[in-house]
Amino acid sequence: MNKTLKRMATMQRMQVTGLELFYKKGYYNTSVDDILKELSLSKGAFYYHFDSKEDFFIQIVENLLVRKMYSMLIEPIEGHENTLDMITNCFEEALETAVHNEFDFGFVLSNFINEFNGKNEKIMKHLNDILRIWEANLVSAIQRGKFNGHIDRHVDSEGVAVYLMSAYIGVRTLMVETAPSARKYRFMSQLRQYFKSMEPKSENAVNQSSGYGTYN
Amino acid sequence: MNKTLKRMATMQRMQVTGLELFYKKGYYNTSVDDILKELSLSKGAFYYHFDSKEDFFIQIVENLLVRKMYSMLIEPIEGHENTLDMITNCFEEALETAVHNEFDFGFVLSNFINEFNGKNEKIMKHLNDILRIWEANLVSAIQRGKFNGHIDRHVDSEGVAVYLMSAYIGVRTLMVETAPSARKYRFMSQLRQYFKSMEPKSENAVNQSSGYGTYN
DNA sequence: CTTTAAACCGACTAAGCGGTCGGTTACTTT
DNA sequence: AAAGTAACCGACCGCTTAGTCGGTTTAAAG
Repeated sequence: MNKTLKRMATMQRMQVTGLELFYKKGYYNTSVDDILKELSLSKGAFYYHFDSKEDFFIQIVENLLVRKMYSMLIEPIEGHENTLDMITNCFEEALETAVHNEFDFGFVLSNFINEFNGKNEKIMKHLNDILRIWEANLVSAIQRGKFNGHIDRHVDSEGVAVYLMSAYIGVRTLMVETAPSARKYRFMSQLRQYFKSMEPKSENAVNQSSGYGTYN
Repeated sequence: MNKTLKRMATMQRMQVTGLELFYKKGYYNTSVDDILKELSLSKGAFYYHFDSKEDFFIQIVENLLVRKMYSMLIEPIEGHENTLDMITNCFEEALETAVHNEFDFGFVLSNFINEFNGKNEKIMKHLNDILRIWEANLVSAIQRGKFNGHIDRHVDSEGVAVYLMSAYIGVRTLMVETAPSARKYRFMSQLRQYFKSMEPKSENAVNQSSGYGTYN
């Protein structure tokens, strides 16, 4: 086997198992040895491939988390049909995974954000980058919806994006432990209702002001 | 000074500082010594008053977290006026605190839920209890609103409660680090729009704010 | 087959952890 | 003043951690 291929394979194995354990037990609560035991590898192998535990985690974020985010929450809404429907289906599926996957303890990203916030600025930067990508993508999806007439022109794209992200992150936290399926169902029907209020109004409808000016 | 008073005072000091540090740095990432150093107290004092670190934390949850939850998210909406307005104001104020308090890293409860989930079932039970109290309180507030005519009768109280909790928990996570004030603002205007879609549809509806536009 | 370096091993270190315990201080009671 | 005890001290123990390093295996290259 090619040397560089072997290197890649080992690093990949370590990262996949690392993410799984960090996700399940938390970063600070997972030791390097825990990961190595799972893989029957040694400390030497680990520190041959990675500079430190922190460096290891950052590479996991860059290699695995970013891709996971894209495949679950970004690519599914990149089509050109009805944006709100696509977002609805995207959330529906992502939450369905959460219900059935016992390894799924809340939203990966928000878990880590909570864990590293105020503790590790360097890692936080990488995590916030992913959030910003998600946000930017939601915003442009909503603007696309406004452009092609599926969403009312007066809707505040940035506001909706923040609200959607909040709701999704929150329900993922709520779905751990207590009645995940019921909560998913309730969440989704409220989301649909929220989206309904964003459908285009009649031509001469008064601007219903997405908030500006009524603040406090 | 009375002995029992002194005991109470010391335990209180320990719990307040403990919560602050656990909140800021996480439970597993905060050592008992960290807390004691802050208070200039010794291991002996700690283990004289508490059985273990875990017992200590549970007492913090029961004594401090429950009260914090009540004073910030439950009592403010227990009045008998327009329920939606009360919830709006309650969230507004809770988020305003989050914006200005540098010690405020996300929603206390959701932080801890994320940290203990899958790791400490005993503590998780206590945390989930608080969530259930909050949920029950929101549900009855919404039902009250339906009863006194401020909320449409067809609204799903449980659904709205889950959605509100999700959104609040999520935005608190989002507000850490990146543009908390802007995100709070956007969140609140979307929340108002969401609430607007829940106002009574029938013609004998309660007056809904001033101005133009009586559609919807 | 020999050379060479990448890949991996695992004992070791220093630091930090939760928790223990015999001793000391400070206050109450008699 | 003496005795008793609640409150507190801090050295210590056993254990785990991230990270180091000299040595060994593996496999491609000459």
